Amino acid sequence: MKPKLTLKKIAKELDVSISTVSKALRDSPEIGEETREKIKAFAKHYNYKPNNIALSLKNRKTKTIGIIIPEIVHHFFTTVISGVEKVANEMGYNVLVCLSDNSFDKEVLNMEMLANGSTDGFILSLAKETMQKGDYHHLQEAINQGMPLVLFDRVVDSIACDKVIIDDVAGAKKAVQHLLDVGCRRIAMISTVDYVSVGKLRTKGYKEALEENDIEFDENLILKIEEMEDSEKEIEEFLSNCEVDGVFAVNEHFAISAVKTLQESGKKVPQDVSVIGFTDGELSKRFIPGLTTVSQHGMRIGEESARLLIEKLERTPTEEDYYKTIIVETGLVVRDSTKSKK
Amino acid sequence: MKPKLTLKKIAKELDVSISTVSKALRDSPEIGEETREKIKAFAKHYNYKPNNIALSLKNRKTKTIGIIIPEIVHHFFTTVISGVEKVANEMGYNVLVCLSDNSFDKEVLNMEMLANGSTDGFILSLAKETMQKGDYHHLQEAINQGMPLVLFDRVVDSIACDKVIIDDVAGAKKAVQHLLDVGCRRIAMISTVDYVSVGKLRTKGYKEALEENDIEFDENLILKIEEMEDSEKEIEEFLSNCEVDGVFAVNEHFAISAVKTLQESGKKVPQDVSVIGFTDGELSKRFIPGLTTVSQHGMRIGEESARLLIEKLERTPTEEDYYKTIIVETGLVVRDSTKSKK
DNA sequence: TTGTATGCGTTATCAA
DNA sequence: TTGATAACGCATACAA
Repeated sequence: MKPKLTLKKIAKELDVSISTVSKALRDSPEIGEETREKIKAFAKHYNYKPNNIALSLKNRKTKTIGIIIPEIVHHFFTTVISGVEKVANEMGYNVLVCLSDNSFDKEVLNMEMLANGSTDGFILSLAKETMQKGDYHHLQEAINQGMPLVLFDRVVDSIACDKVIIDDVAGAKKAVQHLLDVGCRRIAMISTVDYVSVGKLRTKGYKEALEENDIEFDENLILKIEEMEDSEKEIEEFLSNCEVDGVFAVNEHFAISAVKTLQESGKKVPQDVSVIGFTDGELSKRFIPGLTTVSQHGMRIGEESARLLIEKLERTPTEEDYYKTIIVETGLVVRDSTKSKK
Repeated sequence: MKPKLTLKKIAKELDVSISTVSKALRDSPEIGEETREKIKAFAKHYNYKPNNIALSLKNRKTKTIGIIIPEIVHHFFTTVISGVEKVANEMGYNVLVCLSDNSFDKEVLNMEMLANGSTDGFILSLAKETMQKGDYHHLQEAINQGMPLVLFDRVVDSIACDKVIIDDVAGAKKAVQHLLDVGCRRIAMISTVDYVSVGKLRTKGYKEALEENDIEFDENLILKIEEMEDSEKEIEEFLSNCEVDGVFAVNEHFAISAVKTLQESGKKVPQDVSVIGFTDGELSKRFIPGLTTVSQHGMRIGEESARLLIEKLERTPTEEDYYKTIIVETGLVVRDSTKSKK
């Protein structure tokens, strides 16, 4: 086992000083042509690479960004990681991934862990529990310490920072409007609990769409699910107790459970009931019938988040501080789970 | 914005030396009760946390482990990340995630990036291109530099390091045996190209199962897919050109494409053709019909990998070097896509 | 009981 | 043109 080459070792080997080696490798004109070439040749031959940690300490920059996501079952979040990773790597950054498991404590712990020098900034989607508690001191603290923060998907208004979201209200409206367009009149919604920002917003969009089409809103047609775990059973119970011709679900898992339940109870999708989901993932794509969804472009969200964060990181500190909210367009991917009933 | 607290600042504030502060915070008996308490109280009040980077430089340990995976579309890999992350966090480690996108160059680049001090060791599943080229110098280099390496899933014999795999041959055999048990006689296999270790091994298992049941092996019943991209079309063409009553696919995507194609051509699954997949992910679980699969326990693979790596990292260097290969048991999850034809 | 000096690997400043 | 020195934040052997 040969330990890593350092400036010191090169210096010793070539019988020059450390600073000479450092300068030569950075092509400083201070160093004479001959010595410079000699040093560079040596370094190249033995494949010298500067130590990132030392650089981090010196520059007070780690060139890594931390991303904390609530859960990994949702394909959406993994595509966001993918987008972040892509942009980050292009810009010479590494990506530290942490999972909060939707737990407030784990989220705080993760942030503390990374805030002590491991990362230059954060990209984060809030844990369910955090939104429920409404306790965001850890976010504010990071910002106060000069660590930029980008929130995506599950964000909160009260924190001033960059944000990347989709227009959840408009997306939901689009979904419900589509159901109305294909002839649905009694449309159920399967949502998450209200304290999750996206759940609330999508519910708003649902209501607005109904309103605009002069359809009465019925509280009983909304199911709010707390835990992914029990979702299947809850959906089954819910749907067996209400007569509907359309279902709007806030994620693919719920949508698929809905289809399953409906089929098992003898209804046909889309002939009897149309079902639309949110977040266009593998599940929607591969499912039979192919699931009509509002596409959420996780990849793009990740890319935008990373760009935003890196921009802030590389900005000269004198520039004025202001925050952007980027809204990534949603699309409507029509597949086989919704169909005109005429 | 208040910059981070350092030992230096505390020392200055309390008018003691840096080392006194350092020792006091580490509960050294060298320091007098009174000063110690004073310093600790101060540190606690202002929430002092040592700088990870400085610690890394000092200890020549980063307490982070790097994981490089080939692609993130497969739910399997994300569950592995999840498992790694879990164990790592429990042991006080961070996780750096990189994607190789199945590209040899990106894999090498990622490793070089992380090897310069960013990580203490690697957990890695080989890129397709890497296996095709058979060029593993970057792995050997990392090992030579004293960075432990754990390979999982897509591994290679010629590199001496810890490995976490499943018994692919046995898993495949199990799958095919199940198809035989439910009465299938002409069983197609949808695999990956041979240079991907798991593709080769699972093909072996397929053959062995047939042999043991005195069924003739037919080369034409095997489809080898190179790119995920074109898989759907290839599978469609393949299945429309051969009459089978069972299909064994090496991942869920292929399995689902098979079901889709079969159904579109008027065949019923499982009544006419039984289909079994590999890797028990969301797709298999949620699909209709529920997909029978060989379960691969990505979470466990991740956990074992992390444990193995950390064990090596924390071992005293004098201990003898030896490598383990952990084989994680596969299971058979029977759902609705396979059914007895009696 | 406390403080000084040194080093981890770099780079930047300044002196030779 | 080159080299010595200090600094980034921390820990520790050793000196006071």
